Amino acid sequence: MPKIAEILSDDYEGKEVEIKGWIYRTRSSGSLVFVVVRDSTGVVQVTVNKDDVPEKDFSDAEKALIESSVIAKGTVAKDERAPGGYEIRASGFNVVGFADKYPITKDQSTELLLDQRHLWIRSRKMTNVLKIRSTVFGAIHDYFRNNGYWEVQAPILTPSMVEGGSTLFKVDYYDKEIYLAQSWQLYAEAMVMALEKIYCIAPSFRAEKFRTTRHLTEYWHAEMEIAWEGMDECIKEGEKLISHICQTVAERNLPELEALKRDPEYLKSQVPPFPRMKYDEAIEMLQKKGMNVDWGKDLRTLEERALMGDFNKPLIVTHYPKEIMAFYKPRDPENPDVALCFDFIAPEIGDEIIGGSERDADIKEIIKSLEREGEDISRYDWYLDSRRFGSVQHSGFGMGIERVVQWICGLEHIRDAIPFPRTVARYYP
RNA sequence: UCCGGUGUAGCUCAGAGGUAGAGCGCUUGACUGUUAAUCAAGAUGUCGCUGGUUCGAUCCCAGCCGCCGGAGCCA
Repeated sequence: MPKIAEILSDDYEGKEVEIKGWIYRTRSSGSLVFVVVRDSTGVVQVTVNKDDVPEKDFSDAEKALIESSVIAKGTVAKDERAPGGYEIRASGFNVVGFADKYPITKDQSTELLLDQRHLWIRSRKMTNVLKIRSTVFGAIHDYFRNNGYWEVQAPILTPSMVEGGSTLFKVDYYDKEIYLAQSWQLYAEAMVMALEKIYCIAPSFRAEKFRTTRHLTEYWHAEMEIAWEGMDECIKEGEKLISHICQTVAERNLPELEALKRDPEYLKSQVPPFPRMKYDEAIEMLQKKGMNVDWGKDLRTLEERALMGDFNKPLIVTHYPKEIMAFYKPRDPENPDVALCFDFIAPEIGDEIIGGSERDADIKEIIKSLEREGEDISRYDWYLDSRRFGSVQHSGFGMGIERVVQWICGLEHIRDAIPFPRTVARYYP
């Protein structure tokens, strides 16, 4: 049996069809009931005429509220009065499951939609986004698998940190305190010595207390690590990955992009090289714009957005000050004040979608940095072995998948890029 | 954590020191072309919580809590 999207064409005009779906809108007008039915592909109007269906079918059609599940049989007719231009004139209308009064109505608040998230994911907006999200995940796998990477997983329950202790979720592990992973990176640095080119898609957890339109406490992280390569090669991989994702979505999600009012040409234009600047240049540029920024501090959201200016591709900022960077980012041999690291800042949302670096090969530097951050070195001993047993140059990056989906879909808030968002204030449903 | 806003019917909101309102939704009825229709009738409340002022507080005051937006941090 055809899905609803297929029915909306001349091919089916005059044909008998059966559709399965859920009531999207319903109106009754005497002995005629108009039921708009949705399935995962679209919506179509079904007209139920009292004279054309069994009596029970008609009274059920009159009674059934929004989101009742139904199976309708009938003939497809072209009719300008129907939304979408086609409708099904019912010969049978079977209500599979009567719905309670639907809590989501015309008047909606953000909070209501979040409380009713399990129902709101049925909405057109959410299903469009979720379809694009699915393409994005698939495109990430395609890219890495087609380019010689092995997919390999790291534990979620971990004894050590990557990005700082205050942002760790603590877990009671048989009366011992361990943490939810913030990144697979430390394990990746061990595994890359075995498999050389690796990647992973996994959830990462950050217990940051920040409420913004671009933070989740649980988000999906696509990470890669390559041996024998430095920062430049890593950046190129990031550009190619982003480009591949955009091309794939532009190819496969035209109806969804249209519904979200996103131009596929914009996605197609996302091809390497992306604009690049060093942190030094960024600071200079910001100062010229009259912003009060000093060398040595991380760029804030405000500044990242100011930098984006008129760029319509991600902006790559490199060589941030070493002092403010995580312990595994190495000093630039040509300028010891800065690290061999980079961020991709997305246009429009003006926010980091990729962060990466070369990894420090100097075990003494790593230990020094960890000590400065007040870490217990013994918890990192296994990690330091990657430097003790045949260390080689290696690099990697992490991409926040929801931020990419947010950018591609043009979403105001990152929480709509994931079906059940977890933020500081929300863990239900 | 800081700054700003907000909390009243199922939902979106208005309201005033004297025991509560609209629209939508829901129920009932009418309607054979509706477009989250229209018309008529009906049901629906811990006015966020605690305390204070007052003859009387949902309204004024204090504290607390929830939520929303922004900032810091980061992907």
